[in-house]
Amino acid sequence: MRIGELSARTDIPRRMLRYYEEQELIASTRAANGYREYAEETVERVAQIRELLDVGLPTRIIREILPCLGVPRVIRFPAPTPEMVGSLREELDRVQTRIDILTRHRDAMACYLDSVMAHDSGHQPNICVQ
Amino acid sequence: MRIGELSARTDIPRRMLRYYEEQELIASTRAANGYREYAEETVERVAQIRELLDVGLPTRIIREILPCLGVPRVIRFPAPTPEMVGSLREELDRVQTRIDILTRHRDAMACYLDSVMAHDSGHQPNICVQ
DNA sequence: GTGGACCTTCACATATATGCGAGGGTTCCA
DNA sequence: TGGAACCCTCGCATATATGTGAAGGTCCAC
Repeated sequence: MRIGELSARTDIPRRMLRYYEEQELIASTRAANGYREYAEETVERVAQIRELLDVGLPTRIIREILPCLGVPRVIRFPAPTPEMVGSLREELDRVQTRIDILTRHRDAMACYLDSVMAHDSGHQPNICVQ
Repeated sequence: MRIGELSARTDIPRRMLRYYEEQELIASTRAANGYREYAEETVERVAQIRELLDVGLPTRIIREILPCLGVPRVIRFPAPTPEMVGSLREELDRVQTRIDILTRHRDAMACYLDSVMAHDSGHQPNICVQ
């Protein structure tokens, strides 16, 4: 499919699709007239990229972890080198750290809300220790 | 304490501390000579801000959720209005969504690594479906 | 009283993810 | 054959979180 269709199906501006390609997050072939041609899977891949960007990961990291988040959603074996495995493991660690920190702060927010509710209903406020 | 000490203790450049203040993430009083004066708790507060920034939250959101992540790490009741509670609940939802997405991708990465390991040791590769 | 270490504000520079539009080629249909 | 709807590249503009430095005030120790 061409860029217009991909844009319509993913709801991502053409400008951004070209940017993702420049960042090597997606690939395209070129038709004789120079138009980009995308494979069907690209739709799902773009959705994954959006999720990861929305969650705060920079393209640099997305580029690194995308190859193992295969599309369709079944993993492949592109003969990973030990370096790839190592750096993937590091990214996994960083993602885990992100999750831990977000979880900690989420718990604090939830506890705060609980306390506010308890307070409203006349109970003693909880003391939340993170 | 003054900005130099705060910078040394938090390992955040002075430039950034002034920026956080401009973004209303931290506060300071001014000495007679115009120098910023920080309270002791600011050290911990800056650490929280760093965590949240590192995790990908923008200052806009941090400003919103910081008040309920009290320093010291025990919550306070600054008489929250219903609007504050509502928008905090929304932020909590967004943080939860972030956690969910990151968790899903973490699992995919971990599964991929598992499969690579199994492959190395001569087993059949796992099929990971997200 | 002078130098160095600290502080102030201000302004400009960078990277990243975006938006916007110009200038121009291609395809297709009426 | 002409216009609409595509596509291309290129460049400039924005916001956010940063880095860097200039021009200048303050304070203290020698």
